[in-house]
This record gives sequence, structure tokens and C-alpha cells, in this order.
Amino acid sequence: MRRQRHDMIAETRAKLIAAARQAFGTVGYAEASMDDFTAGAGLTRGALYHHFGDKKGLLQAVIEEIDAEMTARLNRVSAAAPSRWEGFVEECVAYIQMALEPEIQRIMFRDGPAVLGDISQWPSNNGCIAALSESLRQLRTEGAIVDIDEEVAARLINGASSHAALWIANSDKPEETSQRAVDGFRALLEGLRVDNSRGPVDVMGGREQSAQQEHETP
Amino acid sequence: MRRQRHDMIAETRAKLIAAARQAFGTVGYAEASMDDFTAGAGLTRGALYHHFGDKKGLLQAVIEEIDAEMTARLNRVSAAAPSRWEGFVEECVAYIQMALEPEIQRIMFRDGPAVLGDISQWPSNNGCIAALSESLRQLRTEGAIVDIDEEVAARLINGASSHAALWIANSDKPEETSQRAVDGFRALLEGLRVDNSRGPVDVMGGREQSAQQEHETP
DNA sequence: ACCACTTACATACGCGGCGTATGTCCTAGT
DNA sequence: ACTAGGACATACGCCGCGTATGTAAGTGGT
Repeated sequence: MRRQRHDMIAETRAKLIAAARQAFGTVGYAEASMDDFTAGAGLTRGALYHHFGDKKGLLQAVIEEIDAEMTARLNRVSAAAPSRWEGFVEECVAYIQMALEPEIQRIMFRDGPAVLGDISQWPSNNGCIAALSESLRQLRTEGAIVDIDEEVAARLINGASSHAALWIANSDKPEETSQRAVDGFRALLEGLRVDNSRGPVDVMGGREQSAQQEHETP
Repeated sequence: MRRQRHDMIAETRAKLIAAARQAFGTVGYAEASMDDFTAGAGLTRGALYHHFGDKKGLLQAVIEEIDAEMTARLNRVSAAAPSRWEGFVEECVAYIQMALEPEIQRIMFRDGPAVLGDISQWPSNNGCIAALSESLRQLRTEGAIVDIDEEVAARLINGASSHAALWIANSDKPEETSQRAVDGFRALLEGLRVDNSRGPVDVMGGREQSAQQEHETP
């Protein structure tokens, strides 16, 4: 039966990814010995090289898995919010808070980019950025935010979030720093709104022309 | 003469830093062989371990040097601008553009954080963030920007810039992407202004109370 | 059902890099 | 001048990675 075979292989891959994820997330990519964590999964480096080519390939697989999980979580957060704008803001805040989780921070925001380069440029395009982009696109067509290139904005927000998370995590008082960061982040996002609450601005400021241009720059 | 001795030592340190900077900036930290680049400087690993303890120590020294240069450049940019706000914006744009330089990008934004953790938390506190913070503080006391924690804002901007730079550098069309990123970045910063050009907002929005609170959170 | 071939791993080997321990020379203080 | 300590170089061992090779099990054709 061929199913059996495929399942075994998938299980082996999964075990390797899980073991690597554990190791990368705790001691870090560079310090994680392939011999060690493959042995922890009851395998050897032979299996690793067979399935993933090299250590980097395995890291990439781990990143894809985590990225998918993060994207799903973000989508749930934004979907649960009462309004689209609030959904977006909560999505961003959730992004910061996810970046506080040691495993995500270490793998996605430290070792990942360092080893693989800019992940969002990879075949496995960063789902989180796509999610943020889509939220921004909808907000812009609604005229809820200023005319801004969504992908650019998503990437800027992404960068700000991840750095904020790094800062918070390394801070002496993580809770306090986190509060400051989230507050500041909300303030920054507020600047993107057309109908913001900071002062008496004309609500019609985001005029019809806002939907006219596409972000495709020829 | 004791000066001679000290000068020789300083020169050795400088040679090591320069060689390491070259190597780290091109092939990257992990791929840079200590034997290779110390030999390139006419020295051996012995000198390196003597002066910097280990490879990480040398990286830290390289980072401090680059950071100082960047800070100086940023200060010149902001000082040359006609207004304080414009100076700040140009400072941020310059920051993005510096992050496009391969050496800065690789060492300061990729390998540095990956190897040393969040650099801005280190004894050699990141000068660029301090510079941005100071600019923001002044703008806030002038009432030119909304009430926001300057350090938080500086760090968010810092994160956004560095990620933008990574994105640009890995892009297919760096010039076009750079233009998009800078435009988007300006739009994001515009959101921080109290007296912005997006709509008729009361210019007195930044009232005297803005200068009342210190960023020291007790 | 048998055989040729491939797949999925494990084992074995070599190399390069890092850290440390040790050695040597040279300078500076007395 | 003599000595102690600093500034390096040299030597050694270990570990981790990548590759080449081995092996058992599975798969497809006839």
C-alpha cells in the first residue's frame, strides 16, 4: 500500500521539522547541532540531508510552518474584531505580541533573515505581510486610510513590529515596555487614518480619487 | 616614548576592525574565516583573541565603529535641513538609504542582531536611535508632532527603515522599490504631524500640555 | 512472482573553523 | 640592566558540517 509509505515519509519530515524547530527556537540556529536534534528525533543527519538538502533547507521548512501558523492566527484576530479598522489595529498588535514569543522571535525575526536573507522575498512568500497588505487594501478602498502603497505600509509595519518585539523581549521590564510599544504603535497607525480622532479633520478628506490609482507603479 | 606603543596597539586594533569589517560586510559574519581576514591584515587569530576576546567581540567593535559613522551622517543630514520637521524626515529617509549600503545592511541589520541580539540594548547603545529620539523629543516639545513616546517612535521607525532597506535591496528593481518605500515612509511619518497637510486640522492642536510629561515612566 | 531500479535513510570520512594553551619577543618601569 | 607584563604568534584538539558510500526496503514492469 503506497499510502503507508507516504505517511511514513511525511512523519519523518514532520519529526525532523519539529525537532529542528525546538532546537532553533531555543538555542538558536547556529548553536543547534544537526547531530543532536536529529538524534533527538530518533534519526540521523542522513535523513536531514535527504529531505531538506542542508541545514538551511530545514530552517526554511521550519519557517514556512511557523509562518502558516502565524498567518492563521492573524486572520482569526482580524476576523474577530468589530470593525475593519479595529481588526487591522488588533492584527498589528497581535503581530507584535506574537513576535514576543521566543520561538517566533528567534526563528522568524533573528535567525531566519540572517541565514536566509529577506524571507518575504522568498518563494514561500511571507503570509503575514500578505495578510496585512490585504487588510490595508480593503481599508484604502473603503477610504478609511490615507492613500498609501499597501505593500510598503505592510512591510514598514512588519519591520516596526518585529523590532519592537526584539526591544521588548530584551528589555528589563518587558510588560512595561510592551505597553509603551503598543501604545506608540497605535498612535503611529492612527496617523494612517483619514477619519482619525485627533482633531477636527474633514471626514471627506479621503476623497473618491483615493481609489483611483493602483499600487502598480509602471 | 609611550605614545609609540599605544599607537601601534591602536593601529593593530584598527587593522583588525577594518579587515573584519570588510569580511563581515561582504561574505557575512558566519562565512568570514578568522584565519583568513586576520592574515589579510598581516596578523593572526592570536591578536584577535587578545584584543577582542572572540569573534563576537570583534563584531561588536565593528558595529560600534559603523554606528558612530552613521550617527554622524544622520546628524549632518538633519542639521542641513531648513526646518526641524524636514530635518527629521530627511534623517529618516537617509536612514533608509544608508541601510541600502551592503556593508551597513549586512552588518548592522542582519548579522549584528542575529549574533549579538538586540544591539540597541547593548552598552554601546545605538547612536542612531538616540539621534532619532532626540529629534522627536524636540519636535514634540515644539508641538509639531502628536504626543508619542519618542523612544518608542524612534525604535518603530528604526525597525521600519531597516526592514524596508532589506526589502529594497533584495528587490528585482531596487530603484523603483526604493521610491515606493520612501514615499510610503513619508506618508507614515506625515501621520505623526499635528499640523499636517492632509486636511484642515487646527494648528493649535499640539497644546502646551504636550511638553508637560517626561518620557520617563516611573 | 521475480528482477531491476529507486527511495529513504544510516554510516564513514575528511576538512575547515573555532577556542585555548603555550611560547616568544619586546617594551616599560625601577 | 633587569624583570614583569603585555602583545602578539604558534600549536593542538575538538566539534560540526558536507559528502561519499553503504544498505535495506519498497515499487513497477513483465
